[in-house]
Order: sequence, then structure tokens, then C-alpha cells
Amino acid sequence: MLPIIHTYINSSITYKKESAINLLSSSSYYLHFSSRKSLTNQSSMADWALQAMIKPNHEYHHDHHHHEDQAFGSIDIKKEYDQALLFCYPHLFDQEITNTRGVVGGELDQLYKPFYPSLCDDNIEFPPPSLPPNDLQAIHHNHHHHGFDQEVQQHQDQEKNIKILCGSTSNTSQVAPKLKKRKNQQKRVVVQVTADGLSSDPWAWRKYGQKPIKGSIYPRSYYRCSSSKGCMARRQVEQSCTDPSIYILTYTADHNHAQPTRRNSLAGITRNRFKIAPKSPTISDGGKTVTISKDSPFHSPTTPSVSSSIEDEVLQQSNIKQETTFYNKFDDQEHTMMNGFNDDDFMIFRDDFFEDLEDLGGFKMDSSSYNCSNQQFPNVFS
DNA sequence: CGCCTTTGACCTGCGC
DNA sequence: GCGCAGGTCAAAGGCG
Repeated sequence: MLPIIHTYINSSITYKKESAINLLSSSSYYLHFSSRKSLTNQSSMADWALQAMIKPNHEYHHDHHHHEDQAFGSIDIKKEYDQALLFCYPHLFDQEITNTRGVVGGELDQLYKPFYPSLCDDNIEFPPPSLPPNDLQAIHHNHHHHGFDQEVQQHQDQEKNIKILCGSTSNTSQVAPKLKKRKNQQKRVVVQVTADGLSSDPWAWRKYGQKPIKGSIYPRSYYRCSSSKGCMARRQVEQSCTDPSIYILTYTADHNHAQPTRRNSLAGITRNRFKIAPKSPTISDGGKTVTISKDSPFHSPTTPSVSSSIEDEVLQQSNIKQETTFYNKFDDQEHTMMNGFNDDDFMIFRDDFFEDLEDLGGFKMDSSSYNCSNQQFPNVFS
């Protein structure tokens, strides 16, 4: 399972339902919310780019010790198992669990209230613009003088986006035609994962290109699905500019076949491995250390090809030495789609979610700063 | 032999 | 139309 939060481009977050359920039902994992200061070119004002990750508790405390000023909230997922998420998404669980809905409350109740239920289900309507009046008022209040109509319009746009997001993965038997759509019309899913999350991808991918990306010190790697000829599924892997331990995966197109149970081949996967870093697959970038552990609950022993190649890539990219000021701007207008998963596998966190997070951590965040923005990047690889 | 990565060349979308 | 940047192709060579 992916130890990740999928960052939905429209300042929202989605994550895979199964991930949440597995995490919730396993050992103690925390859903961490943190922010990173980033500087803009135009002013000295600091933006705060929101990050949300699911980490084991001990890992959180380790990181939190070194980056205390960046963390502003966390949720003990295990502890809140029978509360927040079950309350918000009862349809994810069985009827018995659903019946617990009426007994929860408290902060998390309030925290999650604005965005349930919001799954990509044709039978489920999104609350906005029919949010409870109190929530609409709260949003209105928190959104820095945005007008009510504008707010409603934002929710309507968001609802439309999400419905588009949910619309087209059902027909998996259809062989995708050669991409003729304009690129900005293709459905895309942007996922942020740790190194562990990279290795847990169950699909077989073959790398077919790598390009340096303007404004980023890290190259972008291009992968296509190698499980089936004719499968148009694509994946891009890019290291986050704000947090090198985070990898940004962009999925486009759909798989036209079932998820493979094993990799096709191991050939070529060990190329350059020992030339680059003849040591254990631990990535260190100055302060943070991310260890790809085979004991990790997210490590997939059935995915040697991808995990090995990804580890190589991680090691290679971690060796990049550069000191620069760079700019990375995510396109916050694109629709996103998580291919390879069922439509109803998603939970959607809308902007309301972040509004309430502010209350938890005492931070005031502008919705425009949720995305990655300019940042002075230290020379952490020297 | 089949599948892999690497990498320069080429293609394409898009803004000016 | 031009140029830039991102995306893809395909040849070369490595690995099991």
C-alpha cells in the first residue's frame, strides 16, 4: 500500500481508500500535515507549501525533532480510526461500521465535516454548493474577502473537476488510441510519495526517457507500462523541489489490462547499481534520511523490477550536486485522474480541509500557497 | 533472447 | 512563423 497522500492539483488532496483502510487497521501511523517555507521572487513574504504524509509514528517523531518548525499538525490515524474517517466516509466500510456514525464528534468531527461524503460515485453528490450554511459561512470568512458567489463557483468548478476526474477509468478493456488530445486535456493524476511509496507501485514500468526540467534541479523520468503491449498508461517520476525525499508521480492514460501479479523480467535492473552507490538503499540529503526498508509494510516483495530501478534512480538523483534558486510551479488548473485504480477508490479532501487544518495548528494559510512555489534551495548534496 | 536503462534526436504543443 | 520546453522515439549496450 502506498504510504502517501495524493495531492490533488486543485489545492486538494486525495488518497487511495485502500491505503487509508490498511493504514488505519494496522499499527500506529500518523497523518502528518506540515508546511515548508518558500520564498517568492516578487516579495519577501513567505509562502507555505502544504505537505501531507502518512508516516509511522516513530518516523514522524524522528523527523519532527529536526523539523519542528515545519510541522503544524498531525493525526494519530490509529487513534482516530473509529472516529474521523469512519464518520466521514462510512460508505467505505461495511454496514456495521457505518452504524457508528452517530457517536463520534469532537475536533476531528468538525475537521472533516465540510467534505463528506465526497467520493467519486455517481450516486453521491458532492456537498458543495449545498454545504451546510455554517460551513459556507466559515469558508467565506476564511477565504480572505472572497465573495460568496465566487466561493460557490469555486466549489462548482471543483465538483466539475472531480467528476471529470472520476469519469473515464471504467472501460479498462478498451485499447487506448494514439494520444491525439491536446496535452492539457489529458487526464492526469499527480501523486506525491516517499521512496517507499515509489517501490510499492504494483505495475511494471519501462523507462523510455528522461529530461531535465526547467526550473528544477531534478530530471523527470518517463515510464510506460510494460505489462501489456498497447497499454497507453504513462508515468512520470520527478523529485520534489521542496522536499527531496518526496517524489512526484504523474500518471496519464489508463491501463488496458489487469494489474500484473508479477514482473515480466529482471533483466537490466542492476545496471549501474554498484557504480553509483555500493551501499544500502538509504537516501540521505543532509538532515533527512529515508530508508527503503524491506520490512516496511509498504515494501512490495513482488515488485523487484520497479523497486530496484527506482532505488537506482533515487540514488542517482540524490547524487546531483547543484546550488541554485529555482522555480517550480504546479499547474493548479489541470484535472487529475488516478489511473489503475477504481474510481470509487478515492477520498477527496477539498480546500475546506486545509482551512480547518489552520485551526488545528494555529497557522494561517492562503489557499494559493498550498502548491509548490519558489524556494531557495540549499546545497544539501555536497 | 527478451527486457531493461541510457541518451541524443526528433516531434509536438504552446506562447509570443 | 519561430523558438522554447516537454514528451517520445529508437539505437546501443547491459543483465539474467
